Amino acid sequence: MRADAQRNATKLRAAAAELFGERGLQVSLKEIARRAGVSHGTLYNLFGTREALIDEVVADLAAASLDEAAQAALACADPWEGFAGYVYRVCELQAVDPALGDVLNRRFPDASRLMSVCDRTFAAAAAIIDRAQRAGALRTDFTGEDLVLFLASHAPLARATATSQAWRRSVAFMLDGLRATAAHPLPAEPLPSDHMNHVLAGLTTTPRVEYGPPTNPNSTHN
Amino acid sequence: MRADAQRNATKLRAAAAELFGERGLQVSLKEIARRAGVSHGTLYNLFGTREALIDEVVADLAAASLDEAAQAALACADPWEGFAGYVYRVCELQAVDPALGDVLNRRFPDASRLMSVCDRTFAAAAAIIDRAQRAGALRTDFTGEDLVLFLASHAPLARATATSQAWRRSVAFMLDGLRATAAHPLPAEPLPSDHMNHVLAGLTTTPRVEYGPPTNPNSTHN
DNA sequence: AGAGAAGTTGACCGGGTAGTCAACTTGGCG
DNA sequence: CGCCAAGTTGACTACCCGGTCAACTTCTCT
Repeated sequence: MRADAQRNATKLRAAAAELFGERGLQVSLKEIARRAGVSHGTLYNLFGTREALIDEVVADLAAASLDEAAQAALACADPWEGFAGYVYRVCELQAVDPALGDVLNRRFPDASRLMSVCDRTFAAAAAIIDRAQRAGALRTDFTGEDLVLFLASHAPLARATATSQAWRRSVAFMLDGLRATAAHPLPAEPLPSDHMNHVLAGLTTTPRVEYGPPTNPNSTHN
Repeated sequence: MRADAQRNATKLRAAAAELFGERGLQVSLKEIARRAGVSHGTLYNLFGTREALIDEVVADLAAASLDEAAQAALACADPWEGFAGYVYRVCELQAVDPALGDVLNRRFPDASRLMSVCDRTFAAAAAIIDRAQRAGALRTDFTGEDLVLFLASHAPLARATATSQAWRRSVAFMLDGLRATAAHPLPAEPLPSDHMNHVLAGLTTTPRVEYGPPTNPNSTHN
């Protein structure tokens, strides 16, 4: 890669990081190019697709935040405090950084590094849940899928109430309902994990006729 | 109004009701006109703005559903069951009818009848909450604003999991946390009610630079 | 320095949205 | 039955979006 291309890629990554952090992962690619001060053609030339750009820009940051949160949760002496703190921490990340909110809400199947971050996070969450359940603190009918759905549906609220922190109340209510001592029988089965992707996709996008990419016949990329 | 105009208005109302119910209140006006089999110019001529159309088409239906739910809640002998049933019922309405979900999420300040439905619903919810709190069943630190935020942020989940009804679990967890017996101290103050509109606006729309209508210099309407 | 490869650019395509308005059609009254 | 106001139409403006590519510039190697 030529030196000027390298420079442009850096500028684009920086602009993307800024805009993703300000407005989420759905910002227009042309706007990213505009902010970076290069033509949008260059963006397409260097990254090919939005997902490739997201993967390069967001994956590491997301991994760092989420892994650290999981780490802290498991390191916590009290399994319930670990679990509760984890939920608060993740919601806080979503409130502060729209990009991170989108990582857990939207699906980016072609962003392989990001997807592995998601998988790792899901596994960590399962471990945190399991630990709290074994300690008898967390109700045993709560599943990892329930947590993912809660976090995903809660992200927009966290973002919208970031300054007032009103989202903390909502999390607190939910957590009070998740203690083993508060448990009452549940009215429905957990979401089958193979439905998760479909549901998450439907959470953020308004489904048109079915669900498919908007009209992307072929791409040169790279 | 001439007979043919009357007929077209009826067709447009019907088409709007269909599409609002299928895909929510943000469907393109041209698409509504297309389904009604008239030119979009006619839609603008007869209704002027999207909000006017929404107000005519959705207000009554929303009022009927929401009032009936509130009615049933207050008629319930057990105040807690009334409250819990109300939450389930409203979420069910949101799951089944995207238009109704949008009524509680989005803001339509120019749809006066709809706004009055919202006001009435909020008042009814406050009464339902109050009754359950006086009975000692619902925790006293739960406010009407908390309920509105919960319902608003929960609507997309309800819609996305309408078939599996997985949203019922999420509601159940929350309700278990709302019982007076489950209450633990809250980590944040309730959202000031004058912030509600701003927060609700931010919940569904991705804020650009500030918050304002997208570029609507002037309109002839009616 | 020169030439060829690598990279950049912005006009352009096809699609979408909201909204306007001159030219046309039609309902319905006298 | 004829006329005219009322109503309808679709081309038009002005914006977005993602994506492509021929023509141009610039880097870098010999």
